Amino acid sequence: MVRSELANSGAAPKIQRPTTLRESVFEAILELIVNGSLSPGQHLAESELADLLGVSRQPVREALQMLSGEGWVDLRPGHGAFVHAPTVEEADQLLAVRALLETESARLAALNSDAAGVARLREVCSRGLRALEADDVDASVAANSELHALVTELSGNKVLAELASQVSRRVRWYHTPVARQRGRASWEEHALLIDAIEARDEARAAEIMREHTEHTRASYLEQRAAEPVEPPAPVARRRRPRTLSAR
Amino acid sequence: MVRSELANSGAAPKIQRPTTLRESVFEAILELIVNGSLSPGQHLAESELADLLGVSRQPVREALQMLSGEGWVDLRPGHGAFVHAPTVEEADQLLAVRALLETESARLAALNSDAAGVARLREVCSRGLRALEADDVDASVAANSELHALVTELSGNKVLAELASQVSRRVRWYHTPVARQRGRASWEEHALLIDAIEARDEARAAEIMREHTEHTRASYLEQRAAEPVEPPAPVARRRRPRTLSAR
DNA sequence: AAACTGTATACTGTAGGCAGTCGACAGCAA
DNA sequence: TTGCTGTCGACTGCCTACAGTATACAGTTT
Repeated sequence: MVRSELANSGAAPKIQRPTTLRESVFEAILELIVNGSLSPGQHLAESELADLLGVSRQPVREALQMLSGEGWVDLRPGHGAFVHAPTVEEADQLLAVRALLETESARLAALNSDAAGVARLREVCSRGLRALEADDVDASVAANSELHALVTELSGNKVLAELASQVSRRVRWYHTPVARQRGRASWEEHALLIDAIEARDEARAAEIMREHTEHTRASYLEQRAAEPVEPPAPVARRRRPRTLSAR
Repeated sequence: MVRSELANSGAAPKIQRPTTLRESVFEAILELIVNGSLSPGQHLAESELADLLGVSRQPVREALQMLSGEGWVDLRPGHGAFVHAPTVEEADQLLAVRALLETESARLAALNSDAAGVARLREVCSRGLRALEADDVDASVAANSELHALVTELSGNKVLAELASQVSRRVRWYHTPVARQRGRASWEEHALLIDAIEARDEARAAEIMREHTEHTRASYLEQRAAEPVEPPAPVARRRRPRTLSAR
């Protein structure tokens, strides 16, 4: 029974539904945080953000709570939101958790992935290598995230993938400012990882991923040791300046 | 330099700060979900909950968003909140993630814990056994959660502990309705685990915890297979009934 | 009779506003 | 001068209100 001709016209463009304001605000503030316009420890006044983004306080509040849920800002009741200031210890712990999640993802991916999945992995990998050779850091970093996300997806465990994705985003934020992308070595490890997944060698895939993420962790700690800045974060609610310094 | 005599009077009772309304509402709704007053798939109208709890819609909205962040409800933009209806597959994946997180926690706990930590573990363990022998299911379940939480805490990795705690809460919700507490065997495994932690045997601690959590997972799947209910959840926003049926 | 269209209704998303509370500064006392 | 206390300003938490939108039902057309 054909209810409607429209149903057959395939190609569902899924028109751009005007997403909720709180989500747009969420993205906007997140962008301000990761690109450094808002520095760690800084107090985020709802009304300032609302003015800045041209919306009312309500969507800003809701966005801030979403950000708090993912660990980007700290919400002190009665005091408002502060950009989360990660300690070295916390960053290290986060990197450890990431290593754990991604190692398991790699193991499961080796068990579950098929030829199509491996092909997608190879595609991203070669894209990353090209970006590396073109000295396109942004593209290289993006490909790196994409590859890791793909591995978690291929693990077949959606819960695991979701968790890993959240953790990775935070890791990226903590990590990028101090450590440059590790470059070629990193992509060679990726290639080995894909080989292991293709060969269905779960133990090897897990081992490679563990070493890979531990390398990243080590390089982070190294960078941190060399540059033990850790600015004490002049928190405190300032009074006078009314404008939100975009630095 | 003694600034104030008060500072020396020890014993800081930390008076009960009136927590924010959104947190109370969060707890209240969560309670309604876990105790089954709100069934999976059910639509949660903000105004109904607001009336029910005697607050305005604002704190309810914020609570619902917190719940969504932890996976308790699904938030469909423009449609409102629905109690999350876990599939068997998702529950299994969640149990797998829990096994992963707790295994690592046990390993780290074996590396890091001290005598005081082990003593606390033993205390909770004996409490659990007593509850078991007194047939006090609630107390036994509570002690079980407490023990696992303690292990994650002793791992020394706060990020890991936080994640594990979230995952555990959801597991408990999925799990309790179908599977009875595994009882004595479970507590014997706990005792072995504590021995391994005390002996600083990270490999053994990890292995015991893995088996322990996998047992739980297996018993879950067994129960599910025996009772493949999976109610199709008559979702849909109903119109007529104005009252929030407490089932 | 079946399908489409119009209308009513309830609910969400957003805005604006008010009261309570926290922090900072200035004035006062020791 | 040093420490305490009162006042002021700003911001958060919450409430109320309004506009937009999705759904169900009824009416209409073929």
